[in-house]
Amino acid sequence: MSEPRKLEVLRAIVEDYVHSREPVGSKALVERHHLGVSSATIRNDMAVLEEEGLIAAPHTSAGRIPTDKGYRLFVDRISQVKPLSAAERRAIHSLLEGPDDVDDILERTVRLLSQLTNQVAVVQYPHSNRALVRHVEFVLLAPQQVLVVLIADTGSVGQKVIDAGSDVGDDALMRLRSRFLGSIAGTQLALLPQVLPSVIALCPPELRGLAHTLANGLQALSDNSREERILMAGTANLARSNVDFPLSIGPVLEALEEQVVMLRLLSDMGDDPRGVTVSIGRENPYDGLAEASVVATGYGSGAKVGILGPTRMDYPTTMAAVRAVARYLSRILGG
Amino acid sequence: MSEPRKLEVLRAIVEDYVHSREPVGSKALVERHHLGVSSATIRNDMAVLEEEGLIAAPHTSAGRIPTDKGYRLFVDRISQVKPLSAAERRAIHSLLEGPDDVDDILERTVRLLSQLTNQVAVVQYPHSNRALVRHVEFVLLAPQQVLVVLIADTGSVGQKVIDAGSDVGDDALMRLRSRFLGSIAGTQLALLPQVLPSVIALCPPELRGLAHTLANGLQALSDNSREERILMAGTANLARSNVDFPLSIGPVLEALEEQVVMLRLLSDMGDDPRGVTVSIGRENPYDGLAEASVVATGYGSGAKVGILGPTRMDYPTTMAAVRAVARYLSRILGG
DNA sequence: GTTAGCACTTGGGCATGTTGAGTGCTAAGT
DNA sequence: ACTTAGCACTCAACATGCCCAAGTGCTAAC
Repeated sequence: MSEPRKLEVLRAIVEDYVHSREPVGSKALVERHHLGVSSATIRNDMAVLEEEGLIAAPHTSAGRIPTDKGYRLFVDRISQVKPLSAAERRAIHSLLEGPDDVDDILERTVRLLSQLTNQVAVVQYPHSNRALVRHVEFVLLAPQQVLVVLIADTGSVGQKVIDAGSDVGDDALMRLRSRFLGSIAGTQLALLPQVLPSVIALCPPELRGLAHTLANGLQALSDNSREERILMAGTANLARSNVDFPLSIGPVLEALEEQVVMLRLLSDMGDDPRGVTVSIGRENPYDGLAEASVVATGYGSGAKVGILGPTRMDYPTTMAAVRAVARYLSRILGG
Repeated sequence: MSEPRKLEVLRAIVEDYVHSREPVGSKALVERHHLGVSSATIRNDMAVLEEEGLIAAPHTSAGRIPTDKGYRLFVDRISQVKPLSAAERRAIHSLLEGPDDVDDILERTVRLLSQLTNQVAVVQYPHSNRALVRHVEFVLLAPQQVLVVLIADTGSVGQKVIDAGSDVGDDALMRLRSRFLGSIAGTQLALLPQVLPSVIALCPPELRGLAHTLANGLQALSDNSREERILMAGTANLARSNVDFPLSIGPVLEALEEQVVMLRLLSDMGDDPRGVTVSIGRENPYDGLAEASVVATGYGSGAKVGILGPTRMDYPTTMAAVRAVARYLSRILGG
């Protein structure tokens, strides 16, 4: 039995199964794909593939379906990226239009990606390490509560309420505000940890406690506020793609609601925008996603975009869409 | 046949059906509830109820289930609010702790409500009409793009990117910023439409165009940015509560994703925090929610909280939870 | 107005039979 | 050493028929 044909058979099985959602048998295979051999030969090949754990039969006398391992081999070695259709290219292009908000762009992106792939799309807020501090604002909400706002020149705004521990004077806050502003305006967000201590040190002793608290807030904002958030769209696709198919969507919805889970999932994946990363079925660290796959990649400076869907998905097309969208995102938001 | 007993029968049917998820028959009814009559009498009553369209039989020889109209009568006239359990009270109370962000509070609220009711919880961002302008910031992102930030003393931060139409100078922006800040700091957000024009009028002619654009942005932020957003949690409950039950969750997920739909839905409902409003099945204006009910009420100054679930839900308990949560929200965020 | 009794309806469960897709194996062909 | 035709075998899915339990509506008596 020839190695290339074996792979060809696996490919055919994956493609047919993805398309029909039904176990695929030897006879149907030879009919739909013109491999130059008979069904009996295919059966032999299939037996080997099954032995290697690449495909499995739901019951004795049914066709085969790919295993996680089978899909893995498929995406790693067999599949080749399908080019996007003209309409799809156009849809992505229109993202470029309208010089809007980061939020706006991300929202439209995630929506588009979910429509393109018919899956649940997820996007992480972009890392803005290179962003510069544009403005800092402290707002007294209650005697012991301060709202800290950090505005970057990229247009991202972070906010956080801080508990000061003791009563705060409005004038003290004003003074600290101009001090902080004077020292860190124009600084890279990423450099805040190095700069902030010296700002505190320069404060008059009676303000130092408060300054410290505020600085902590700013720092938390700088590395925290945004890139720890995700946006998603297309959860309804879960229900649609699994009509008459028992991927229990409950656990998946749970996972999607847990931002922490999704963030870990995404950050565990590669971020090379040229090649997308795929995590298949039980490869996922989260149990609820045992029957789901994640296709994701990085954009900009390391944040992730991707989709989540059933393991039985059209990987080539999906990967192409994710990659294309990531590229455009990188371009719009500037690497 | 006595009117009170008829209602009693309807109540029993609703309660049993909600509990068992199965059509309930006359015999089971007399056993579980000690109505002092025989099953035959109940049958007669049921026939009348069916004639009135309050209950229906899925097929000839099955028990009855409540219709939308039946549920309606139930919530309007029969049901009495169940008190919350001690544990539930405690859970809600703990919301009071931690003097946190509005975002934080809402997020925790919606999560809590979804756990309390085992449904999808939805909360609208609070109306902040009484809030005062605390700070205004204009940030130049690109030659023609300005980020407008509006900070209220309540801790809410609004932001929006504006297309200026022509190149904007950094210094012009600075001058406008202090002008705006000087004129509207401390003003109620709700009064901005009246105040802003005079600010523009006072600007030097060469800045008036830009000032106008910026004012538009501010105004959009003031009535737009927040209260048009909703937060939700517990979508996974949809899947759980409908295991072995055919409420097609696809359309429901779609509705939930369309913020516009949800906002209309919520704003169509009453906002008296003392009594919650219920919209049952086909009463909902959106087709996808024909098998769903919404239980909601207002909090604070008119924003809504509520839940969405299958028409077959435990209305008394759910209504109690929604009402309690709304009250606490009102208290925390201040009328 | 209530109730017992009864004939009637009907979905669900179960046992049984049938079908067809699909397999694995063997033996023959290249 | 592969490939292939042929064949016996397996098994889910479907169909059929049967019975049962739950439930109804009606009638006649209380």
